[in-house]
Amino acid sequence: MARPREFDQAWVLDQATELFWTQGYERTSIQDLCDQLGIHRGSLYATFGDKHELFLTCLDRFRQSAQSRVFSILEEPGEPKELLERFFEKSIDNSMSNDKQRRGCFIANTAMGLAAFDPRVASRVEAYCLDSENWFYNFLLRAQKAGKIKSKHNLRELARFLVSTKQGLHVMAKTATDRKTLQDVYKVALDFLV
Amino acid sequence: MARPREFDQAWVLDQATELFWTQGYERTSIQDLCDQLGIHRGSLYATFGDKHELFLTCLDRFRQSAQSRVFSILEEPGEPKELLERFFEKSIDNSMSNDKQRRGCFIANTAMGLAAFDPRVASRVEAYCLDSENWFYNFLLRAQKAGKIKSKHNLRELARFLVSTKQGLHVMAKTATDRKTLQDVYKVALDFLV
DNA sequence: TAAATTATTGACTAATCATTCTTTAATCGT
DNA sequence: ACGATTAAAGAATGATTAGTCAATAATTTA
Repeated sequence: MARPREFDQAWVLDQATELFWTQGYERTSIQDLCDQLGIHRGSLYATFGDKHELFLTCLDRFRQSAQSRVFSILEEPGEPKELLERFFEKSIDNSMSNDKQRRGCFIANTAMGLAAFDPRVASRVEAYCLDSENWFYNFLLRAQKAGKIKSKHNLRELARFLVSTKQGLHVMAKTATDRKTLQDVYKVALDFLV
Repeated sequence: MARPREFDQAWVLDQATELFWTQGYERTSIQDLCDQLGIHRGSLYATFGDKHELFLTCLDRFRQSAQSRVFSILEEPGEPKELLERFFEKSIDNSMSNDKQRRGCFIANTAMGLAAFDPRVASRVEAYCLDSENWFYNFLLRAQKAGKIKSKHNLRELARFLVSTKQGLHVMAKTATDRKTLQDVYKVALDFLV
């Protein structure tokens, strides 16, 4: 044993995620990270490897924690339709959060950016999307057992449709000026579905 | 009059758009552009201003030409449902075009990237999205007159829903490995709608 | 207390970036 | 053919980038 680390690793990773989320990978410099994280370049490299490795670590952490924070709404008790409404409202909140500028969705941003050029990032994003699909699938399974599904499509197709609806909202959240435009989208989707 | 320009300005802009589309704004260096365009840095700056101005010019050109090339499908004769299917298939083709790597949609990529940090880009993307909404709206109007709309939502809401579906597909096209995943999405959406 | 171990720090490197500027070349009207 | 005009080309600039490294500081164990 020797000198202990002076910063909280978890907190630092959260801050880094925050930066990568709002600014994107390429726009975030090592200097930006050091400023926001309050640690020295050397410490950053010693602890997390290079910028790319740090980003992957952030992605993995995000997948474990932040994702379930939104999707767990679908496991609460209540009418399926109402749960989905609350889910999308929360998703829009996340995307448009007002103190920071519209940051969208960390995963969707990454999918449209780095993932196209980096297979290691791409496979993580793909896994993340499959997670989403499965969250929706299990939700639909419960809803179907309760007899609340209008559509006659199989649940796998419906789950993918919901994934796409969520991603579509994240794109629109980047430029749409009013929230109602986004609400229109999910309301149409839900009326069809449940 | 004096020495004439040695390159075709329209062709050069197409090439630049191609690069910005596949690589994104930040990943495309002036050197990349010079190589692909076959012109010198000096000529590029003299003709198009700086990198940012060149990008705006590409965006504007794209809005005029490429957009209508896809959306004009919706104006052809035929059953609304079949037209929308062809529209989305073409849209997926564009997004997954195989010779280049998956480049997605130029506008959606830009919306998720530069637009968040650049108001001039953002307003262009927003205008482009409104164009899309209106293409869909006019299409839905014709379909409704032909009595082909199942949904009781108003057409503006349905148009926004279709915009979101298209954007969602572009996000998924970046990581989804098989085309069927994407087809599932639009088939569900269309069965609901028309 | 001393040695070993590890974190922190500041200075440094080499590459790449967008952009400018001066020189050279080509083509037009006269 | 000549002068005016404008394009093309090469070289260079200054800023910023990711990443390295040797020196220093702090802590634990023995």
